[in-house]
Amino acid sequence: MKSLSNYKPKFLPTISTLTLHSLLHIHHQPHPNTPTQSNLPNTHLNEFTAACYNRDLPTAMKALNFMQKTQIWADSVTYSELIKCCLARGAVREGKLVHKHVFSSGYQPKTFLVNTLINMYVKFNLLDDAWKLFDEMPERNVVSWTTMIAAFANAGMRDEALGFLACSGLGILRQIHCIITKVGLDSDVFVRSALIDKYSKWGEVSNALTVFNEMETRDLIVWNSVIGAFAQNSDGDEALELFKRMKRCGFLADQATLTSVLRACTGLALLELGRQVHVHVLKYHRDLILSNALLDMYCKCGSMEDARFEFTRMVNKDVISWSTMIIGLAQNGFSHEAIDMFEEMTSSGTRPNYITIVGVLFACSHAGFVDKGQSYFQSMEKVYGIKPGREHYGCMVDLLGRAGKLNEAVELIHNMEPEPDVVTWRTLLGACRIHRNMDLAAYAAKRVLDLDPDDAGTYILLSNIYVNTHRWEDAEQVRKIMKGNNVRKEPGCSWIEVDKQIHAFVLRDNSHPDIDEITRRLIQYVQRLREVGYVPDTSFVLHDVEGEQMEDPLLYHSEKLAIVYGLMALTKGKTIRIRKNLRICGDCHLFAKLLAQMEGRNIVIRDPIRYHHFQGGFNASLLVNGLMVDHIEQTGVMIENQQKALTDLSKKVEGIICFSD
DNA sequence: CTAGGGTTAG
Repeated sequence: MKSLSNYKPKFLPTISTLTLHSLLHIHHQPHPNTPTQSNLPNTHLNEFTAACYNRDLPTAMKALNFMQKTQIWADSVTYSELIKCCLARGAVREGKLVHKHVFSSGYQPKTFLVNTLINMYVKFNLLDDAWKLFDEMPERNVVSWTTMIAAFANAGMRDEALGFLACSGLGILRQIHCIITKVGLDSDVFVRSALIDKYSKWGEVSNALTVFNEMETRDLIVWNSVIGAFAQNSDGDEALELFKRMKRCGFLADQATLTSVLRACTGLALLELGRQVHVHVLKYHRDLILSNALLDMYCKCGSMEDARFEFTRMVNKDVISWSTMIIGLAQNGFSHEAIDMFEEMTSSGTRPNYITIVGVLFACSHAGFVDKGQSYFQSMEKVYGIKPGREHYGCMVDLLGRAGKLNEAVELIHNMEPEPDVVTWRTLLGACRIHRNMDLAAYAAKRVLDLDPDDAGTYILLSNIYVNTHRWEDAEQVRKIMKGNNVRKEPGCSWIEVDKQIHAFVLRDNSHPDIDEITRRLIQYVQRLREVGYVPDTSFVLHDVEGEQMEDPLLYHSEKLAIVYGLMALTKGKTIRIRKNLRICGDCHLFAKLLAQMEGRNIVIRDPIRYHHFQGGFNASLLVNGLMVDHIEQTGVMIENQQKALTDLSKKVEGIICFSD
């Protein structure tokens, strides 16, 4: 038997090297020496039974000791109660004693009881023990299998940091799947939903869907598994599609369903749909996970008013509720409030975790709180016992970089304990662009491309930096390399929700039914803005390096089209909310800011990293020159995948969903 | 009455 709980990749057992033949056999012969349970009245047994059902662990263990000596056994259900009690208290030692007892003197516990023990070891993360029990049990049933599938598949996931492990973990899952089919357990709902869930945790959504589609009977949980699979793998469309199917089949959504539906809305920035789901969430208002998902939905849809309201209304808050708010505030540009929230959280006695600190540092980097950020960063390990990870370093690189302390940023990268990755170097590259540091930019870009040679954003960023510093030949060179490597840039795409429909706008795509009117108005708006001093920021013109030069490529950036469409189609006074697949460019940022003021409309644009709030009507005077340097963002950083943009596009005029249950 | 579903970052 190989070790699973201390496994190193090369020791990770594969099913075939283990006892494949024993797995394939389900034995049926009874155990030769199986004493029967005592029917005689016994004080210890009575005491034991009572203690188990009362969850009185010490008394139960004392009684168990006597039963052991007098060779008396209780019935399986009583033991399972005791094991539940051990699980709840994390009592590993006691659990092991129970295990020993039920196997002592040749007593052969029923399959039911062995399953309970296996599950106990799985939950204690003692996979060796779980595996040994499973391997040696004379008869396995569906429950034994379901338990082990979950155990194996989760085991491979514990060390995601080592990328190559991903293969072996997934490989094990595939082998288990194979064996399950051979043994004929694949018609079981439990086994299937475990498989679906495990495949989806490995990102193998299509396998999950296949397993699901092959099922003839489905219950609510298996629907939830598959909806959750897509929601968690950022395919909100498919999740909502499945949700509609589920409702057509007559199932009613429960907490888990709603959580996944909310997560789908979150991913797609569907605020209006999210609000409808909210109505159904009300009856589960005590459900913490669901409330957290609701909070996140409002944050990610850019409606901090709703998020704040829900947050103050929540009676129970955990680390995730607080972290969600901190990150939400930080991403939406409310950096001070995010930090206040963090202070409030710690003084209320909630311990921050890894992710909370990411949010705090993110807030600092956005607001330029260099000292504050550094002090949180330096104290996180001492005060909260959290070792800085890649994400924390990333925030610090951004913080120092934006503040112009590029050398310190580089030094930090060179000395950081986790290996810097693409994101780290790309962050540095972004900072180089802001401060026009050519040499460092070239260095950072090289590191990015070493790690990810297909990163179109980096080529574009690099060529833009060369253009900005008038190094035309170098810019040309980068374009050539990019072309040579056949790297294509993802087309910019923006989405806006109007009347429960999503409208998508893609650069150079004219398929929207109102595109002529939109373009006409866009030109008008640009004209009017120019009259009050708007000057398009041409440093972004060369983004579309491989296309033909249009007369004015900036004019047609997808978010501009979406904003204008929002002005046309949404009722006056309604906030225009847009989601983008790429980072917003400086020119569009300026355009949105000025237009929001001129038209007196609030505009919120969500890009893959941040949310940009533009207030309308506050300030009628336009401060064009000041704005040029304000908050310059860079397009071209590719976060979401290209396929998705195109799929979404094809669905742009399709109705979304109706709630009618 | 032992097994399967939902929340924060990247």
